[in-house]
This record gives sequence, structure tokens and C-alpha cells, in this order.
Amino acid sequence: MPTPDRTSLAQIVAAGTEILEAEGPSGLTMRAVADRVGVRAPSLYKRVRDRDALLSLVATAAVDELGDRLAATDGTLAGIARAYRAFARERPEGFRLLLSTSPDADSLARASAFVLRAADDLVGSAEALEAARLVTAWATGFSTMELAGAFRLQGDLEKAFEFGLARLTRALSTPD
Amino acid sequence: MPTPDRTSLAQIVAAGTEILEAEGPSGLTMRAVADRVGVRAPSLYKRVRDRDALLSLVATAAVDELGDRLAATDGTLAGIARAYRAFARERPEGFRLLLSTSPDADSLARASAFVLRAADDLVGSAEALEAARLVTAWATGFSTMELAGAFRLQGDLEKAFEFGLARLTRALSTPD
DNA sequence: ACCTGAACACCGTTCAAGT
DNA sequence: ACCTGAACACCGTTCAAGT
Repeated sequence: MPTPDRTSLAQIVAAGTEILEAEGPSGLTMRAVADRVGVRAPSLYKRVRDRDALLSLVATAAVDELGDRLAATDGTLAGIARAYRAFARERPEGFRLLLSTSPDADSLARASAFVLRAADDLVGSAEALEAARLVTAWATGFSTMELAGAFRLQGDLEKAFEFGLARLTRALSTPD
Repeated sequence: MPTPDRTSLAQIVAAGTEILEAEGPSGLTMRAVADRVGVRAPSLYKRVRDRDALLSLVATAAVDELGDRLAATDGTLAGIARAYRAFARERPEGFRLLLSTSPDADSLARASAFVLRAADDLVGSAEALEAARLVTAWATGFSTMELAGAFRLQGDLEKAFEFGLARLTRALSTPD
């Protein structure tokens, strides 16, 4: 005797995303997700293998959102870097999750492609990959440390970000 | 009637560090730590407020070890960056923990001072802080992404690291 | 075919009772 | 003064039983 579906995978991932951002990773329990979508915890296992798989899906959703934001920039390295940092500040838990969990490879590749294209425009194809990695690593580390409160020494964080961006852009646009 | 101490805070932190590196953060349970030091879990609460406090102590021990490694370099930005990455590769869980937990401020300041001094030698005191943040953010992001397996595109990671280091060093040694 | 209650093996943490 | 067993409120997950 079939039963009508009372939830869906998309609804579960959306609930997971909202709970993650509101309560942090430890608040993202199977029971909390189930509560939010209106079923009991065991029912989630019909759509998701286990909690780790749910975290991966939430991480993938975060990368997809990041990709959307990068797509909406002007396509320069500076625009991309600023959008990247803005995402980290507005979605701190999603940002941290995507660094600690492996999101879907295609979603990751899509977001990476924007950085790669911007790097290619600036330095040419021979060094595009290395240049993209330089900028991505810097923006990732800057955002990670900013979220962790690791910049304890005094000084203006905006200034530090723009300083880094200016120096990186100049370093990449000067050949050799 | 006093009882002889059966463990110590140092022993608990050391056990936590070993378990973290061997089993990951989810394996670092109060019962696992208690087992390793030879007491029952409730006894740990005589020396540590709760599991979060223990994680902070383990994170601080990791920063201290990082500080020791930075102290053993030649003091150039390149030497420091390579030692930083080596630490992340050899102590991946400790490295991740120190980014997600706030370690002791003094320990963090000590490790930061080596980077700040190297930056000062290269760019002078006016821009030393920004330059140190640029290099630290890059090394942090590079290591984070390397550990996360986020560099999925083909290409040599050693080459990407040395490319980044060379460009950063050049960008910082050229004034303006 | 999906949903549920009950159950299991784990957690972190508290606390009264021992020595 | 430290250590312990017992207990509590939580977890993730499984599974037989319902519809």
C-alpha cells in the first residue's frame, strides 16, 4: 500500500542548510532536520544514506550558491575575490563546511572555472592554473582566518584585504 | 582522605593530541581520552571544564608546536611558508583544529611574531602587518585546500606552491 | 513504498558515594 | 581531594510493524 511522500530530498537539504547556518554543525542533527521537514528521523534514511551524506549535499548546495555569486561578478580577479569573501562572511557555516567536506566535483569545478577564467585573462593560459590557485588560496585563507578571529593583531582588515588584492593583481600582471 | 593523582592536565592534553591525529575529531571523546590516561571519564572534569575546553588546549598545543617549527627556520618568508605547509601536512588534524578552535592568544601571538618579523625584514615596518597577513592567508588557504583535496584540477601542487611563493615574495619586495 | 515507534550502542555531563 | 558507578538527556542508526 503506497504512502504519499511527506518530504523530499530538496526539502531535506534546504532544512539542513538553514539549521546549519542558524545553529552550527553540532545543531544539524538528523532529528532537527526531521522535525523541520515534518517527519521522524528514521524516515530521512529513505532519501539520504547517513548524516555524512547529508552534510555533503549541504556542502554542495553551498558551493552552488558560491558559484552563482561568482557568476554574477564582473569576472575580474578583484570582483571574484570580493564576492568570495562576501560569501564567507554571509554564509560562514556553509563556507566552513565546504572546506571540511567534499562537495560534488561538478559543482566545485563550476565555481573554480570562474577563477580560472579570470586568471587566464590576466596571465595567459601557461600560468593560469597556478595563478588561480594563488588567488583562491589567499582568499580562502583570508576568509578562514577572518571567520576564526585569527587576525588578533590590531589593524584594519579591509585595508589588509585590499592590500593583498592589489599586490596579488600586480604580481600576476607583471610577467616573468 | 586525599587520593593520589592518577593523571595530570599535561597527560590529558597529550592523550587528546594523539587521539585527534590518529582518529580525527570525532574519535576524540572524553571516554577515549580517559581510557588512554587510565581514569574514568568523569575524572577528566576535575582538570578540564568540558570537551570544548580540552579541544582548545589541544589547539594551543598545536600552535605551540607550529611556533617551534617556525622558530627553527632561517627566518625568511620562504622558509617560514614551507615550514607552515610542512606542519599542515604532518599534523593535518592539529592544523585543522587550530583554524576552527581559538587557541591561547599568547601562543598564537608567538607563532605570528615569526611571520611578522620576516615580513618586516622584507617590506619595512609600514607595511609589515599587511604583508604578513597576505603571506599567512595564502599559506593557510593553500594548506587547507591541499588537505581538503580541493585542488582537483590536474597540475603539480609543488609547482603551484613555489609559483605562489615566488610571486608573493616578488610582489612584496617591489615597493609601491 | 514510505513512515513510525521502539530499541541499540554510543555520546557529554552531573552527582552522590567511596577512599 | 580525587576517583568512581550510576544515571540523564541526548545522538546516529536499524528494523520490524504499520498503512
